Amino acid sequence: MGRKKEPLVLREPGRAGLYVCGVTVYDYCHIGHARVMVVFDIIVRYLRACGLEVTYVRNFTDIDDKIIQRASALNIPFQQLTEQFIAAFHADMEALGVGKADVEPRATEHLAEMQAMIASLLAKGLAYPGGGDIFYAVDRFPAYGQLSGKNLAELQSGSRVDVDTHKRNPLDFVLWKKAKPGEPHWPSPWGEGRPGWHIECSAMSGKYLGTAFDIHGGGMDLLFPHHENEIAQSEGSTGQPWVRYWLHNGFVNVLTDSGEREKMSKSLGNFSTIRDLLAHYPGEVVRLFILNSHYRSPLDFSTELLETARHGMDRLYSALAGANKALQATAPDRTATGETVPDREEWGSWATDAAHFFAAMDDDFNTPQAIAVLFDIAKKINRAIPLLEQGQAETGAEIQTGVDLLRHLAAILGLLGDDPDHYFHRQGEEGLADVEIDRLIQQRLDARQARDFPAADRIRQQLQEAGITLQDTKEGTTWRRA
RNA sequence: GGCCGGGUGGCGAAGUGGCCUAACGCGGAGGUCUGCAAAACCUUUAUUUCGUGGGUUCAAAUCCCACCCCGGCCUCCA
Repeated sequence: MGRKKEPLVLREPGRAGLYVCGVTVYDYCHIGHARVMVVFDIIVRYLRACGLEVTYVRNFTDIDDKIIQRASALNIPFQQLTEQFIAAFHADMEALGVGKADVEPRATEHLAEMQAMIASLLAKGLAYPGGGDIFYAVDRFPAYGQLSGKNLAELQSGSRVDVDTHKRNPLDFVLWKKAKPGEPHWPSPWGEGRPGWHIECSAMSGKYLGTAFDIHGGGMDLLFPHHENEIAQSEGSTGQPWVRYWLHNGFVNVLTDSGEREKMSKSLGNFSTIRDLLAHYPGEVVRLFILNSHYRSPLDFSTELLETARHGMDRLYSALAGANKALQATAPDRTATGETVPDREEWGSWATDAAHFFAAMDDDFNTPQAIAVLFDIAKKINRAIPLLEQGQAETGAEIQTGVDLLRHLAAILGLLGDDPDHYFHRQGEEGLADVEIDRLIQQRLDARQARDFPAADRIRQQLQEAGITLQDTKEGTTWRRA
């Protein structure tokens, strides 16, 4: 609320309640949505990794103007539209490694809670009817504007709000909308209609998390008016403080053809959908790209930067692959699968790395710094591998611990969840089949054994053009997809 | 116009009073390894420098003031 970093003090020690404004389900999600979801996904993961019991609530807005508009354009019931895009959302999130929330409430399933809140606001004189709608009277709520650092006078002077003749104040917002002919509608004490947008988050967060819950998150653009309005509704109706900490993530910008920078948004039509991206990049690469910037900073999106993230991801997996190979060759009894979480007591020489990681995450979820630690560990593993191969058997245990720790820490960020071989051999929608690659590699091997290097290099070149990079090692030739 | 963010190397991005002669990644250069590569490792890539100009301080990328640029919010938007 103070718009600055503060130590996290929970309502109840050991338990955290978190609500994040989800998406309006009328279209596919874009990178901007991916950012919020990934950011709060790691916040939840980290709080849990710190031993907190977290209740994570993330809603679906499944009724609003755009949904109605889209459904009527497609001439389908709005429920069919929203079901379709809720399913798409879940598929996208799974591909990004974003876990499900504990509760994923839908607006249309909480009409009763919303109506109860509206009734309470009416009873307290904080809301009024006008033209069949119910409005919130912002000037009856003294704290209005506190979250966004605005005051009513300033807001009004610069207001772009179209004057609604039924509103007493142009900043008043609708709680209940009277149904227009042909629109979906529900019964209410104020006539057939549907809820305004802001009321759903107040009603649903209150229902599942109670008052004065710990953390409320969402995109920067929701700070005003959405979150300001939520506060007005919730605190106005309950008379209780509502949220302890607000977290807002920064925006994703895109560079236009003319080099201008602007925010990615549905209304500007300049977005890339998550599924378009995932056709070309593993979900973890998209995560790395997002988490390599602090969650509050603006983030510029471009395919070049995504490519950079992919190279970084390759580096991390490369260390895992190298460690696995070295351990298998020299100490087959060791398994560096990352399935075992090393005990803190066994971190040994890795303890300072782990400490750096947790210190970074403790400081307002500084994922760029935490990721730097991941790369530090990868480098140390890579350095240790030749020592093991030269016969220093004791480094085997150290490498194994390093790998286990690397995967353990990366998992908190939702990274390195894949098997390295699988990661490098992942199949795109086009490209050569694995058997074909193996056949060409064998051909090249024959040529090399005949010392026909020009022929061998031609085959390697052919594979390279197909996006396959070869690596010759003492144990044989391995390959990676670019 | 009001209110918020932000401007750090070729690029991305941490760092918000001394550990910064600025983390980490990508990219570049040279080297080791290799038939040649790839990956990895080593060295190197901001040393009159952290948008510009002033100021405070023993000490500033970090605090203060002014200015210049960029983005966002003030209407639906993550």
